[in-house]
Amino acid sequence: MPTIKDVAEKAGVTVTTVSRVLNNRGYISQETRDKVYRVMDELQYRPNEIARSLSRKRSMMLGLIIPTIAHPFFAEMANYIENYAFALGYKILLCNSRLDRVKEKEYINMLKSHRVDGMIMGSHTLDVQEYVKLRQPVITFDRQITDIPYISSDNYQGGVLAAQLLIDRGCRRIAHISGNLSLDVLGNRRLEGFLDTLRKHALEPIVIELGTDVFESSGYDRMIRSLFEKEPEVDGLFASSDIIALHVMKVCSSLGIKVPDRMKLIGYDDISLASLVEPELTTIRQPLEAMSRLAVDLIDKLIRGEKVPLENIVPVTLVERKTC
Amino acid sequence: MPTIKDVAEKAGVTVTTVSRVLNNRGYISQETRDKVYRVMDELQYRPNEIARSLSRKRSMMLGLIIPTIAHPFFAEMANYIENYAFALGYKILLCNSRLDRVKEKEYINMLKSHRVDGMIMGSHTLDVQEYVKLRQPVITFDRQITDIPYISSDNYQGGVLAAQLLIDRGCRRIAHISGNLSLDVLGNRRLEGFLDTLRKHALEPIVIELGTDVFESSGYDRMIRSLFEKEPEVDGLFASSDIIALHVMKVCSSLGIKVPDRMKLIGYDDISLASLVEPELTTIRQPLEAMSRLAVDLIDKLIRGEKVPLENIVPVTLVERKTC
DNA sequence: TTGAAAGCGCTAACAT
DNA sequence: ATGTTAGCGCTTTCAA
Repeated sequence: MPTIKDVAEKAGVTVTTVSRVLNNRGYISQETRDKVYRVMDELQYRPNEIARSLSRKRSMMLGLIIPTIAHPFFAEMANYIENYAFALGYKILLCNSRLDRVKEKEYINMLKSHRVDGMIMGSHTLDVQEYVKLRQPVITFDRQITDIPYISSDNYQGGVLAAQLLIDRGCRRIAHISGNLSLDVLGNRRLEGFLDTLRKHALEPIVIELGTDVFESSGYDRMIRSLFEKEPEVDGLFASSDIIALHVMKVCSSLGIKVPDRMKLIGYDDISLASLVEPELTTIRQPLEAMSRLAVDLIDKLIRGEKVPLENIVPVTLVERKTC
Repeated sequence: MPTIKDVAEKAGVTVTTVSRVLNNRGYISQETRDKVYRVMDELQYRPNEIARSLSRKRSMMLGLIIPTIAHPFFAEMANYIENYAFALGYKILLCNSRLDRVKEKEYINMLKSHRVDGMIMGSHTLDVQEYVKLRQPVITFDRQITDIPYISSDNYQGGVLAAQLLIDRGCRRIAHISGNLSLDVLGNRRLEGFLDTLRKHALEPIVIELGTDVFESSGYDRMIRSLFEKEPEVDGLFASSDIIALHVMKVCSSLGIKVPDRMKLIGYDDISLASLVEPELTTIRQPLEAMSRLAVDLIDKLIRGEKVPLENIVPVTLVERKTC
């Protein structure tokens, strides 16, 4: 591959000049500029971004750490993030932590070694301290860590909305199924909002928590099934993600429990699947696109040394479809 | 961040020595090795991978270009690819082309500028020639381009299996819905296998092709609906992806067409959703994990200058579930 | 067993 | 308006 030097020689100028036209900096006569451009595409020259990064101390890369891109929620999020990042000139380094502490740590180190300009964290299995000592532009999703800016949907309100709808629909025996509560600290607030609201109506829900192993979905179905076996009266259920809700639908169907006739169901997220399945899923919508754009915006500002709010909570909305 | 120089000074050696212990190359006394290691973690030193890449002329990065990570098929694929790549020490640069020629081209250029060691292409909107002139390690999915190694499921056989099952189930009025045939060149062979098999039984299917705009799924539903309105007799359908099959299920449900009672349905891919929806989807399974591993293996070999087969066709299997 | 020095491809003062 | 030169942080020959 040709280097800046090759271009310079062939154009009869120095590398400085070539660098100048490359970066549009300083004064260059139209004449040399044209010549340099001409040579550049004669040679099919592409500036070596690695060398640029080294000398500029800026890689234009962002690390994205998530549990797994195979999960539709993160896949959609990554899609939006990649899009906005690209628009700002950033590239995305994809990291699937699998919610494994070791891998997450390794990834963080790897990203540091690669001198990414910033990191967007959607996976948090480590101790808070580990993130704090990063001392570089970082933002998180759904996790509050001292002075690291975070983005989160209004989880509490999401819980409230779900509870209200279930109550409005006349449910009396209500359940909540959550992911791993110890990992999803802010996500817990969904449960709080849900509980507070139900209790105002003197209702106490059954709460079950799915294991850590998000990747072992057969375990999901077993736990859900046993919920319905132990508590056949359940007539309303709030799942902490749409994917969990889909599992519930499947178990219900195999148990002959009609949704929404015999049981009302509400999910969380509003991934695109929610409106693709039958019956279409009623859910609490996180504005994923806006959140993703915000993530990129925040990290970009952080990188440029601007101040950003610590707390970035975006509103959720109830999307009423067919399961509740 | 400390540099190799800082480590060298603090350890009382030269950068050469530090570099040696870093790379485990050449002779170093156990004593200095220990000292260097000690200093390294006192200083929390992390070698700058950008500098390394520049001098080694090897970035340990792979570019992954796909239409969109938001599509479950590509999301699952990316997940596997990232996993295997990580195991071999490669990092993944994520690129969503959106099947946009301009963006795809830009991405290719960007990846070249970043001197990725290799690229895995799951999106192909450009002319064959563009890929050929890349002259660097590249492999593709489902597209045959002169001497670029490609990976593909046995599409023809997939079509055969689907046709056979539909025939076995007694379907007489059969349809096929495909994605964009002009873009998915090898994927077309699904249709060929399907057609050949049906014709042996004197059956001629209705074939409809969904538009280019994979991202406008409301268009999907409209086209599918009009198929059923025009051809109410259809009693068997082969969709060229599970996602399309899900759209079909949705339309059927809204039209009161019971699947599989009144219409048999077969998908393609076997993404994890296929067994999560109700009724569970009968589908032709691509061994996605194996294909992804193969992709990383091939690209790694190419990078290391080894020869690899041009044609890498992996077998598909029929997964009989509830829709056929 | 260790060091000196050149080089990877580019940027950015500082000159001219 | 253009050139000289010294880095950026690392690897790697060549010497010692």
